[in-house]
Amino acid sequence: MAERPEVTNPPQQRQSEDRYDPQRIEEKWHARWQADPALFAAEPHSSKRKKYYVLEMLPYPSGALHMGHVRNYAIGDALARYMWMRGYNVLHPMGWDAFGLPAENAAIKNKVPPRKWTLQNIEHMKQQMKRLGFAYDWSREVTTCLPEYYRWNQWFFLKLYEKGLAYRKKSKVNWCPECATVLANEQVVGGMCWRHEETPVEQRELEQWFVRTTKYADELLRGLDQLEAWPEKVRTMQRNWIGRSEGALVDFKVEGPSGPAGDKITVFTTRIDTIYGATSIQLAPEHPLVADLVSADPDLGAKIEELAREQTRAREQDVVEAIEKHGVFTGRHAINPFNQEKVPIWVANYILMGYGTGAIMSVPAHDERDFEFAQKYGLEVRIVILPRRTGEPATSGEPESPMLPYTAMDSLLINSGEFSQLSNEEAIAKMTAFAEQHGFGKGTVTYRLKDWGISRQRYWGTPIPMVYCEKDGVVPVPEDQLPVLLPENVDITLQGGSPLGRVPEFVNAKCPKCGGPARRETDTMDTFVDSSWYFYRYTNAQLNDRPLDTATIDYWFPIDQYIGGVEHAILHLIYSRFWTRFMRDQGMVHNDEPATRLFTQGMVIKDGAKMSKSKGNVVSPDDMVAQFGADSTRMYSLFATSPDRELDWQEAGVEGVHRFLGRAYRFVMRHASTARVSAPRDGASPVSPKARNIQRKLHQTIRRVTEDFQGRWHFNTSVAAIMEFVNELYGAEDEIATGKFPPALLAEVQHKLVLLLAPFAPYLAAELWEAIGERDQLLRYPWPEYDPALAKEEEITYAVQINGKLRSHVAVAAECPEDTVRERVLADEKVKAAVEGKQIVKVIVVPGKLVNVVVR
RNA sequence: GCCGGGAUGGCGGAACUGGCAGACGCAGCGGACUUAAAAUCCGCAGGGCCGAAAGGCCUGUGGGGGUUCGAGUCCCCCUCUCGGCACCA
Repeated sequence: MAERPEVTNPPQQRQSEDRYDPQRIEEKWHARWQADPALFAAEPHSSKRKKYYVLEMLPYPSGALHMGHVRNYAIGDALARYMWMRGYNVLHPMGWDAFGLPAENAAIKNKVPPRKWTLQNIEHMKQQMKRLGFAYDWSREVTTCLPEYYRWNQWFFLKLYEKGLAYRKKSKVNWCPECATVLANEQVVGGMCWRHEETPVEQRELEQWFVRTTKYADELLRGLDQLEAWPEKVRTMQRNWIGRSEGALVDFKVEGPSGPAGDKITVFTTRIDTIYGATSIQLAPEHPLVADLVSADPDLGAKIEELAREQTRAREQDVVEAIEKHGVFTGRHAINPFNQEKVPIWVANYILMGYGTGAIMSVPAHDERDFEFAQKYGLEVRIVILPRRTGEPATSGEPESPMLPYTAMDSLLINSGEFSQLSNEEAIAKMTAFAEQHGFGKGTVTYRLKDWGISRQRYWGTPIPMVYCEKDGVVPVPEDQLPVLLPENVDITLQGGSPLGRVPEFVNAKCPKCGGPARRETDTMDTFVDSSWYFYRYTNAQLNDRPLDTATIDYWFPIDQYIGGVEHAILHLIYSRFWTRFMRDQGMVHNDEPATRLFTQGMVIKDGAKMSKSKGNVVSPDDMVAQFGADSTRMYSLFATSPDRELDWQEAGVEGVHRFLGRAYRFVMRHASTARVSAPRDGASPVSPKARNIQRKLHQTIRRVTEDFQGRWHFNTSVAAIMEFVNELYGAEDEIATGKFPPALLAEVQHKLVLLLAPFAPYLAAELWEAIGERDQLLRYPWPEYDPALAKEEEITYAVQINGKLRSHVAVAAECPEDTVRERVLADEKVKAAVEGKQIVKVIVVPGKLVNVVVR
């Protein structure tokens, strides 16, 4: 660094140096940063630098940022700035998840078109983000409600359709009467709508578009094992959601006359080894065979309808507890193919049509639910497995009567024909093979994960690019006719049916095949489609002939660090992982997963409750910025606790950070002229013990902050470390004032302090950087290195314990060998007094820390 | 019920692989500066007991046991709390 001529401050500026005035500083730099959009822009993918892609989940433009956003972005921004200073080519983009129902609700309430409402909100929130000083590359901004973006949703949809991964199906779907639209399974929470916690979801039969997420079920599951840098919690949640279970399908022949639904019942079981204990078949009330079986008896039909209603009610209960089990005997029987035994066929309210085949074999002795049911209705309980006693030959020993139901897998089969005496694992394998050989069953894998229903009967979303022709049926809109534009000036109500259906100009279309009259699809896509691939678009947001460029993506992907709320652990993150795999199989990308590292930050709460308008405990970021400045607001959100934990917002805490930034500001400003004239020399030899302390503390602080970035991300301790350092600097003011303190060291301290502050308090750092005479871009300036030798203590104070109780302290030179430490400790007056007349059993020396003298 | 977090001063939280519990900040108390206040700067501070003080002793990380020279940290049992899942055969 070259020496710089001293610049004398004009008097009016001098006055402002005493007081830390965030408004003045932040407005000044805000204006400068706005004038230079290239400042936070990523270099093109031809860059020779190593890339780093840090991404925060894009917000829904609801109107204004809340503290949860601020926290999320403060974490990402600190990381982005740190990585810039580490020399990486950083991609740090931002965008808007701009389609969705709130815009329609606002339209109804305030008579503002959704588009206008959304774009206004975006404008406002973007200004908030800029005012908070987040360093985004706005040239890559993505807004999902604009045709430039959503046309590619349509394009992807056509590709999915082409590959058979998008299909249309009439099915029972989740319907929220409040939203007046269909919901995906992932959007139903405990039987309630995810947006209306009070509103039970109804089941409706509708023609819907589905995306075949189940095609990748197994890969999505296995992929989780590789995602070691994802929170275990998220991985577990996804595993449970995908819900893979291995088992077998077994056909039971129905005795007597058969109807249109066939003459057999296929059950799914994970415990084929217990099939000799099956004493009934249980069907879901909605099972297709039920109608056939009970057609003769209207009484039965009514009872079964009641069972179906009980299931629906159970789903609607908000205290989610299993309902009481009920069932009805159909009067019919089926044949167990293993032992040719006749078993009664029942219909029960605890059997779900949506899982497996909607039919089970009931084995009361070895299944909790079947046991409970059998007890109630007096069905036979037959034991076919027994606990295997350790060390005992499999064949001997009298059968110990197990506690029923006995479900463990550590047992042996009995009463199971040729399979008796096998272990569970062996039996499952052999019996599955047996069923396959004889053509009445096979091994199979079942998932809880269902295909993704993406049709929404709403206006404000991506139109599904399909038309229905009387002659040609379902016809996709050709690629070159995209986008299918979302019409404006649409009458939006929440009274049933897609609003687009009421726009004749939209609905009436020409069939792309025959040119004849056709009707357009009037449903729109679930907005989770938009967010399933937006992060790819950032790499090349301006492309207008393709959704993305593979070579660019190869450079930037996978995302190095993705940061967002845990509430997206299932929906968004499973869909994104699915989408990535689809794209990979089309050769569009070469990565399997979208993001290598995921971080889920904790919620922001206030007074022990989640911030919400209804509770009236919302703290507005704007108010905080106006009172304390953006730097203090951001830094507090990092300082209050570690980023993964819940954050209890305390305004006094923001004030405390504000005070600290003032201290840092005043220290640097007070000695800015020294920094400007003295070339800082790294590792300049200090002349006083105090100066040496400062130097050591400087290097220790750099180490602590750097390690927090590299490791645990406990930025609360990083900030604490910088605070300690500044406190230490105030302790050296006397020497600085008297000129005892080496100016070169002071200059070094000031430079590095500013660099350490840069990721957390970017405005203040920029101001101070300029004040100490630097003109280089702070963000491109290398992050300070620490010197372990300079960070090292010369003298160590050992804690001395007698029998584990702290009794004294003994200071020795750091290099002091263990034996000498021991001698010095035993020579200590307090130690001598404490061991007086006792026998020293042993002396434990923990190098650098503590000595424990054990006496008797 | 199952899975996963968490419980540390008046408050938010530190203590990373077992090694001085309470870093840092807030609130509090005392002092300096000031005509005064604010701001700022300096200092004290887990609780209890003894002492004029220096200091000393006891006690303390949700509860109960254990391992260890030594436990907030490891093991067993329990309580409370926050999330997620929940008749998935």
